[in-house]
Amino acid sequence: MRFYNSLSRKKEEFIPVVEGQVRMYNCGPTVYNYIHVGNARPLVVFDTLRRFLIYKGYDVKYVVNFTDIDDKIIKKANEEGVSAKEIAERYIEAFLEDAKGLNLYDYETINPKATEYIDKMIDFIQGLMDKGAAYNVDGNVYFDISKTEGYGKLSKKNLDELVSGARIEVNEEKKNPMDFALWKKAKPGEPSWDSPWGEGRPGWHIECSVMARSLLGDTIDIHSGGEDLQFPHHENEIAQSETLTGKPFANYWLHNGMITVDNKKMSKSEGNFFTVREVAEEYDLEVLRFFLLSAHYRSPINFSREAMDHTEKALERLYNSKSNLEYLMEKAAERDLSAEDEKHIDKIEDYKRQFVESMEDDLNTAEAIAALFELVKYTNTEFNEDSNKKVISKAYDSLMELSKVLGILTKKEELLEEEILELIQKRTEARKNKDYKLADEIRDLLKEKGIILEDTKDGVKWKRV
RNA sequence: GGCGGCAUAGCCAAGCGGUAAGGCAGAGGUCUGCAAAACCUUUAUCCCCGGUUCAAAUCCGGGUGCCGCCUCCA
Repeated sequence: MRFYNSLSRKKEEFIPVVEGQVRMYNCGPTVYNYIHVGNARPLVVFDTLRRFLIYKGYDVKYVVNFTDIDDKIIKKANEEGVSAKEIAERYIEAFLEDAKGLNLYDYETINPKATEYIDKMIDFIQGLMDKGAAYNVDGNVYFDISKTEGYGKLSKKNLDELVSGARIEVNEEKKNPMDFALWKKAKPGEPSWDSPWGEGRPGWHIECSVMARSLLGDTIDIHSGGEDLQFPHHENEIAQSETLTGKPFANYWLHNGMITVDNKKMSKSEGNFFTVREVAEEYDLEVLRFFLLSAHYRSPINFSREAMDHTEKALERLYNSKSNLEYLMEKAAERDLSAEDEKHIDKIEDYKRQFVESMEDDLNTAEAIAALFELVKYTNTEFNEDSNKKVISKAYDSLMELSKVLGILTKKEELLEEEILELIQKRTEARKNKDYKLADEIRDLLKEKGIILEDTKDGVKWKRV
C-alpha cells in the first residue's frame, strides 16, 4: 500500500510505526456552525481510508477532534448572547447527526474536545518554554519559529519569502512575524482558563498537537486534513510537536483537494457553500458520500446538482444489483461447483483484487468504484435463476464487502409486509384477467408508499426506494 | 511575486512509456400489456507547439487556460 505523502511530495510505501497498527489523526471541525460539503470531504475520504485499513487487517485508532474553543465560537456566542459552551455543544450535536448520515460512525471514532485537554496544552506549552522555543509577552505566549529546524518543510515555504509577503499580520509583540500564538490572553468576557501566564485560552494549532500526542503518542502514522490546512496549521503542528519531542510528528501527511462550486473553492467566507443538512433535504447523504468518493481524493471536485443527480443514478445501479442478487439467491439452486462455476468464482475474485489494488494505490477510489461496476456488469450478464447458489452468494458477499469499505449500500430493506404481498398478489390476478387499469392502480398505490415493482419473466420483484 | 496542482468523449472521471477503465446522458435493439430493471450494439487519439523513444495521454522543454496555498478556512 502506498500513499502520496505531502512531506516528500511523492508516493511512498506505507510502513506503520508499530506493525499491524495504524494511528490516524484527522483535523476535525470547529463547531461554530453546521458543516458544509467541503468540510465533509476529508471526513468521508479518511473514514474510507480507515475502513480500508481495517479491511486490510490493521488495528486502527482513528481520532477526529472537535475544536470547541476558538475566536469564531466566541464571536457566535456573543452574537447570540449565549455561552461558548452552548454553541459548541449545539454544533457538536448537529455534527454527529450529519456524520451519522454520511456513515462516518460505522466504526469507533475518538472525538476529543479541545477544552478537555487544556491542562495538557499548558504542560505542552510549558515544555516549549523550558526549551526556549516559546516566549511570553504580557500573557500572550508565542512559538518562536527561529528555534525550530526546518520550519516550512511540509508546505515548502521559504521563510524569507514568507516574511516579505504582503499579508503577514502586524504584531508588535512578536519577535518574528511568522511566530504564532500558543496561548492567548483572555479578553474581558471571554471564556478562559488559569495558566502560568495568566488567564487565557489555547491557540488553534496547539490543540491538535496535544490531542494527537495524548491519544496516539509522539509519532503518529497518518495525519490528514484538507490541503488548505497545510499552511500554516499543519506546519505549525509539526514545529511545536517536533520541537518538544525531538521525534517526527507524523510519518505520512495526506491532504484532500478542495470542493468547488462553479470551479471556485467552496468556503464559508465566500458564501458559496452548501451545508450537509441542506443537501440531506434533497438527497440521501449516502449519495453525497458516494459523490465525494467518485474522484481521486487529491483532485478538486466540483459540486453541483447535476453531479449529484448523476451520482444518485450510479448508486441506484449498485442498489439494483444488490436486490437482483438477493432475488437470485432465493431462486438459485444449491449444488456443487461445476468447472464453469469455478470460473465465475475466479472472475469475481479478479474484480475484488482490482478493487483492492486500486485502493492500495493512494486510495484510488475512482478506479476501485470502476472495478465494482465491472463486477456488477458481470453478475448482471452471467447469472440467472439457474445459477449456482454458491456463486451468487459469492458475488453478493463480494459486492457487500467492497461496498462496506466505501461505506455505501448500507440502507437496509425492511421486511416484506403482508399488506404489500397481498397487493402484489391482487395485481398479478388483475393482470391475468387483463384488468390493466386495476393493475396499474395497485402499482401506483405501492409506488406512493415507496415500493417499486418490476415485472420480470421470473415473476414480480419489488424494492423500496 | 513565491510554492503547488490541473487540462482525457455531451457531462463526470481513471490512466504514471506499449496503441484510451468506469459512471451519467444520447441513439438503435432484446424482453414486456405498458412501465421499470437488465442485457446487446454504438459515441475520444487525450489543450497547443517542439523534443526524447522502436513506442507518449503518459517523459522533457516552451506556450495557453483554469484552480489552490502563501490570512481564518476541510
